Amino acid sequence: MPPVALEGAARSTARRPSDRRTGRGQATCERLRRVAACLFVARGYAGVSLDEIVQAAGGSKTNIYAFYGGKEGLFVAAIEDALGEVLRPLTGADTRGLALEEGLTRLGRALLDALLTPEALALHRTLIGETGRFPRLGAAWYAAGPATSQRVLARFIAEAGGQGAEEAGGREAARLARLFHDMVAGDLQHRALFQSQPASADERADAVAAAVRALTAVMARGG
Amino acid sequence: MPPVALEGAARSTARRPSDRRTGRGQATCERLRRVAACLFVARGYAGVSLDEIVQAAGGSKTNIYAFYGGKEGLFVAAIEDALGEVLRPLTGADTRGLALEEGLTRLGRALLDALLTPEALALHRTLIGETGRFPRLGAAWYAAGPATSQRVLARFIAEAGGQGAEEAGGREAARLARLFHDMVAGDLQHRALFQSQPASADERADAVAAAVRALTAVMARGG
DNA sequence: CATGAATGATACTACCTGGTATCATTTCAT
DNA sequence: ATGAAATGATACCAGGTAGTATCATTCATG
Repeated sequence: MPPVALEGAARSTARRPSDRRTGRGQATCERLRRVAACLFVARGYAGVSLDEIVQAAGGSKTNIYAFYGGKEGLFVAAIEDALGEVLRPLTGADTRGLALEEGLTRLGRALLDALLTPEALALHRTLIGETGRFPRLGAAWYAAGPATSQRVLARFIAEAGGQGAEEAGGREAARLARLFHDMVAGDLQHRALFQSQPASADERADAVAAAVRALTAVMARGG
Repeated sequence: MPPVALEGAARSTARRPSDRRTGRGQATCERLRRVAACLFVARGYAGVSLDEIVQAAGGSKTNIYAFYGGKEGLFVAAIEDALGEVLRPLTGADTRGLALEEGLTRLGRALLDALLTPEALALHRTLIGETGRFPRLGAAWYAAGPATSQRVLARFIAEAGGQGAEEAGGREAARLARLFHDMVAGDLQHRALFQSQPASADERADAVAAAVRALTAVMARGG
C-alpha cells in the first residue's frame, strides 16, 4: 500500500521560492523530515521545538519554512512518512495456501508484533492527541492501520474460509475480519498504551490462540 | 465503584499552609478542579494555561499552588475526578435475571453509549497523550475503563452463561468477557477516535448484535 | 568562470506560560 | 470585636518558542 497522500493540506502553506532545488537542499529536506518524525513520534507535537529539530538534523529553520511552511506542515509530512512503516510486517506476510487456523495464527501474531512495537505505540499516542488539530492525519492513521489490517485479514478469510465465508461474499469476510482483528488486538493494545506493560510473548500467543478458536467457532456456527 | 485513588501522588507536592481552610477556599478549590477538568479533557495538558483556568473558574493562581502544588497536581486531581464518571451507565446497568443474549445486548449497548460519548472520547485522547508524564493516570484509566467493563461483563456471563461458562469457573468467563468487550468496542471506538465519525445508532446496534451472535457461538462450541 | 538563486548560520522579535512575590481584603477562632 | 491566617487580585520574572530578517556561503547553470 502506498503511503496515504496528504499533499494538498500538507504543502499548501509551503512557500516554494522555485522548484529548482539543490541536491543539498533535497537532502536536508528529507533529513529534516526523518529526524522530525523520530522526535515528534517520541514526544508529541508540543514536546519538540523547531530549534531542536534543526540542531539534530542540520540545515536551518529557513528550510523548514521554505519546504514545509512551518511547524505544522513539517509535522504532517513527518507523520505521513512514518505511517506507512507501521504495518509493513502484516501487509508483507505471506499466507498463500495456508489452512484457515494456521494462516489466522500467523496473521494475528504479525498484527500484534506490529501494533505493540514501541514505535507503533508512540505513533499511536502522538497521533491520537493531535487528531483535533490534524483531522486528516487521524483519518490517514485509521486507513493505514485498522482498515489495512482488516483488509488483509478479510482477503485471507475469504480465500481460506471454507463453508460459511464465501457464501455471503466479501461482506461476511469483512465482518469476520473485524471481529478477529479486535479480539486479537483490543485488550493487549489498551494495556500497552495505558499501563506501559509490554505483554509477554506468551500473552500474545494466548491472545492469538483464543481469537483463532473463537473465530473458527463463529464460522462453524454461522455467526 | 469509587473513584480511583491517587492521593499520594496527586497531593504530594501540594503545599498546605495549614489544614484550616476557609469555606470559600474549599469552594474555589473544587470549582478550579471542575473547570480544569473540562478544559484539560477538551484540549489536553499543554493546551490549557493556568491563567485561563483561573479566569474561567475565579480564584487565583495562589489557590492552584496552595491546593494542588502546581499545574501537574491540578491536572492529576482534575482527571482523577473525571475518570469515575465515564462508565457510570455501564456499572449501573441492571441485568439480574436476564437471559444471556438479552443481557449481553443490553450491556453491549451501555458500553458503546458510554465509550462513544464526546466526553469519554476527549478524555481518552487527553489521557493517552499524557501517559508518559503521568503513568499513574494511565493505569487508573485502564482500571476505571476496560478493566471495569470486563469485570461487569464477566460477572454477568458467569451467572447467565449456561453450559460452558461455569465449568471452568471465573477464568473462562473473564476470557469471554474480554473477547466480547473487544468485539463490541474495538472498531467503533477506533473510528470515533481517529476519524471523528460518531457511529450511528444503527451501526452501534449492528456491532452489538454481531458480537452477541459471535459470543454465543463461541460459548456453544467451547471457544 | 561568473552570476544569481538556493541554502545555512545566526540573531532577533513578539508572545506566551509556569511559577513567585506583593499586598489588599476576607474569613474565622478566640 | 480583633487579629492572625487564608484568600484574591495583580504584577512580575525567567525561560522558552514560532516565526522573521539578515547576510554570508554554497551551488547550479550559462
